[in-house]
Amino acid sequence: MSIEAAAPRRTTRIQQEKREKILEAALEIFSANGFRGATIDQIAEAAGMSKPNLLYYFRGKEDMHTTLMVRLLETWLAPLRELDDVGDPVTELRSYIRKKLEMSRDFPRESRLFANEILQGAPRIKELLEGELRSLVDEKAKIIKSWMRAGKIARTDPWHLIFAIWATTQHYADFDVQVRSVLGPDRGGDGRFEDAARFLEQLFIEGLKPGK
Amino acid sequence: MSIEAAAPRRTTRIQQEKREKILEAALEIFSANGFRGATIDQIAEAAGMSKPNLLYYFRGKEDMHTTLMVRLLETWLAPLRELDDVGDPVTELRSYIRKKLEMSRDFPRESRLFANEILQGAPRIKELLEGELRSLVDEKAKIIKSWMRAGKIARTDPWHLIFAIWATTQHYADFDVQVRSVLGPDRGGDGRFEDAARFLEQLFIEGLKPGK
DNA sequence: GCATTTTTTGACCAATTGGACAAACGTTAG
DNA sequence: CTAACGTTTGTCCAATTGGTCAAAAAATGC
Repeated sequence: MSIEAAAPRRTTRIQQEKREKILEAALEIFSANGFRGATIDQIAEAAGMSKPNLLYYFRGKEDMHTTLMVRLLETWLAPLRELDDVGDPVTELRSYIRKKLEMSRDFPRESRLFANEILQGAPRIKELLEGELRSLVDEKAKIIKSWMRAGKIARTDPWHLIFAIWATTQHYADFDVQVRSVLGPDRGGDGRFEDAARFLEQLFIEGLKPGK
Repeated sequence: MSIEAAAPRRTTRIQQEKREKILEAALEIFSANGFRGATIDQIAEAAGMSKPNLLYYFRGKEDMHTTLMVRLLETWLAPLRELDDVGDPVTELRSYIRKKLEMSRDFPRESRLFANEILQGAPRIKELLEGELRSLVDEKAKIIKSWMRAGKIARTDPWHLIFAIWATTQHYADFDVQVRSVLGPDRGGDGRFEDAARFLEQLFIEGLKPGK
């Protein structure tokens, strides 16, 4: 018996693995049903364990969701962070659009989880949006503005440009059912992302060409 | 006692009014919380009546939601229906974009209700999407294609063009919290829709101009 | 004014669901 | 082997919630 206060040591082995497995299951269920629509039982079953067992690793539903949200936001904004003013502006933007579209294709669950949260008014991440996200976007808007001043791309509103890129790319994850319903079985297959990439490139780049 | 079977006659007076009031309340609650997140009690309170009373006018939660959904889809697609090939293509598209953006500004609840449904996989309106919506979009895509053939606008994918217009305009309703958080108190005020309109016009029109 | 029909509500119910708990089970260090 | 600690689960509980029902209250037709 030591005099030190009980230090909660992470058992890194099992604890880390189980937490990971739970988060994976939670992502699946939350993204498909929203926060209120998801039940702990569903998540526990998807993670292959009993509900009390799950609650041994996470304090509760909220805890899982928050953990997921915070982690997600980081990877979600990674492409924007990479937007750099070293390369050619048009190439940079094209690359950003492509990356975002690939994320919609490869991580649709993450996109939907995020969309769900925002739709409900972002009760759990409002501070993050007003703090971290806002300053990041401001920073990148500054870069984009410098490109405009240099005549590399057409003058327009950098913030709304970023919104437009977000909206058009995430649309293919968040509104996937609608996209596929409208395109039909033929055009709505795996090729839809390539079609989208081609279209978006044309839309943004042509629309951003400097001069007339 | 007549021989005729009981004919349910609509009391048009109260019944019509109450149903309308309930639907208005349901729109408010459903759009803010999603289907599963909304409770009948909440809706009843928002409609200023007791739960059993509400259930006197609607068979249940599902009933309200479906009624709302069907009615909404009609008004939601009205602008697209108006897309006509009589006027100037660029003017037509510009007008469509403007109208859609105005709907996001004036009817954000309707937009969010719709987004919520699609996000969850559109369990209640999938057939409508694959039927009515698809054929409407196909029809309009044909018009857009003819504009391209005539050299009036740049050649590109009409379906993805429509998606892009939907995505960018609805973004201002569905992701409103994020938009305002990022823009901040100054730029995120009422003026944001005018800024968005200016930006979107430039993005789409410049990008659609024929030739180089 | 009275009978009939429509509208409203308080009380109630069953199912779902987030979470608590203690007991059982497994693992590991000495 | 055994004590100590980490892990797992069956069982239980209280709150929420969709929906019912019979009876009261209001409106309506004559």
